[in-house]
Amino acid sequence: MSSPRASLSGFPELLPDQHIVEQHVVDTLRHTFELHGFAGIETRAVEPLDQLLRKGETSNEVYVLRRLQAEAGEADAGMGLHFDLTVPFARYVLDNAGKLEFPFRRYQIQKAWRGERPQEGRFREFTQADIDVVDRDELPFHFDVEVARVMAEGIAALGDLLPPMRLRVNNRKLIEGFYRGIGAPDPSRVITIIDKLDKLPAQAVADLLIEEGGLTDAQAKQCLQLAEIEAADVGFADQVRSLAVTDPLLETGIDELVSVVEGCASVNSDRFQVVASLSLARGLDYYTGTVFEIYMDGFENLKSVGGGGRYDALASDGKTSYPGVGISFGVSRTLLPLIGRGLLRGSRSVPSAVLVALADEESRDTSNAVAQRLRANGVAAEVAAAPQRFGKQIRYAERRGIPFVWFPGAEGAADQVKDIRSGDQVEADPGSWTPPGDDLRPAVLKEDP
RNA sequence: GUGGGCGUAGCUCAGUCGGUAGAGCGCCGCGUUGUGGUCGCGGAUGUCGCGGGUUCGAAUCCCGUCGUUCACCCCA
Repeated sequence: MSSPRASLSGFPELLPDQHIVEQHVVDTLRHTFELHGFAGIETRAVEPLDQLLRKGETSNEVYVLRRLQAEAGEADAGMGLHFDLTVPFARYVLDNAGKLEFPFRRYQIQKAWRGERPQEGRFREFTQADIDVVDRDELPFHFDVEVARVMAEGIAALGDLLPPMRLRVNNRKLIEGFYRGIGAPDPSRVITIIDKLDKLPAQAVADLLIEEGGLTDAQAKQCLQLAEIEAADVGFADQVRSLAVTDPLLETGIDELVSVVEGCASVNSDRFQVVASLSLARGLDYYTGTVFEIYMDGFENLKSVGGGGRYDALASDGKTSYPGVGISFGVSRTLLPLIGRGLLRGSRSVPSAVLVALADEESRDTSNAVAQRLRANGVAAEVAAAPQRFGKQIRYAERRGIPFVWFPGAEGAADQVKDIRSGDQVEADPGSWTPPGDDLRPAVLKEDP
């Protein structure tokens, strides 16, 4: 099967047997989110530009809405397509604060748009799956653990369809407290510089820390030592403390990060691992505590395929603030590279499990009746388009991946159903026959690289 | 948004020095008209991404554009 196609750069479109993969993943995530009591919502595609651009989000390329019949020189509508689901959600919470029950747990699986240059795994239109919890005034910390666990379960529920994933976790309080503790003049500046560690060599980052971060050689070295710490268990805490920096915020951050790592311990497996990663910073400035990023083994070139964190001040009406914590999974970013490389595809291009053969046009009613009886039992069935030779009707099914062909019995003979993969053909009654469970619906097939 | 590579049949690709387009797979037909796949025989693959330019002549050279991909940037 071919790569995802796009007649417009960055706006991918899938073929039916590719779309099945995305549908399956979305359905699985939704099921897990709902098992955990998250309520589904959908927000409008459009937000006022001042909402989208606040918080210094100027770096995001926003698509702006404009009427086709606008007068020349007329200003745009002041609205743009949302570029993520977190900012619209914060707005939604403020708009509906009087009607929502807090803490409010929601999932949201929707398209988002960014006007950036496309690349593999990076699109102008893409689907994200977000879960967030918000509360009024205060949000208990255990929700930081919960959102990580729920997303981990959702991904784990996909079995081995996706490559192994790593959830890297850090804490803004920890690193800010550390930088403050060593006497850094501008801790937040240090965060943005440290964030470059994955593309610049350590020495270059150290130079930046000294030149732009205003640190001494010794301070820069301490920052790099902190950033090197990575552990799949709470052992990272001792490593941080061995650096002998003291600061109350640092201690809070260590405690919080320990809680997340401990709380997620039971979701660890060979396919999903939670790792404390002290170099993780994330570019967005609204995160105030826990920060997450999801990485997919073997696809490090994609950078993170998901991310999120705790934001204590994203939504506020002036009197009340609505702190939240959430995590987002990049459905398009993850799946389209896998689909495009042929690693994932649907087992068939149509939902039909059965093609009911058509002997001649006069017996179309008979074949239709068979299909209706199958459908009544939940078996997806279609009737052959034309009364071609049965060999061609079988081929019609084979092309689409339909596993069974049904032959209505002629002149009182019993009906027969043929498994076209094995060639086995047996008598069957359309009122009671069902295919093996695996064949009832299209499945997602995984091919090893 | 900046810079580089690539774009030929449904797919993977070849195409020499500029001389008017090929292979494999797949597809269609027939052998076999109510049972596909194997095999045999036959057939069609096409705006050489698109537009313009140079030339007697362009898939080939030049420019632009669109798509794609990589690196920046940024992030899902």
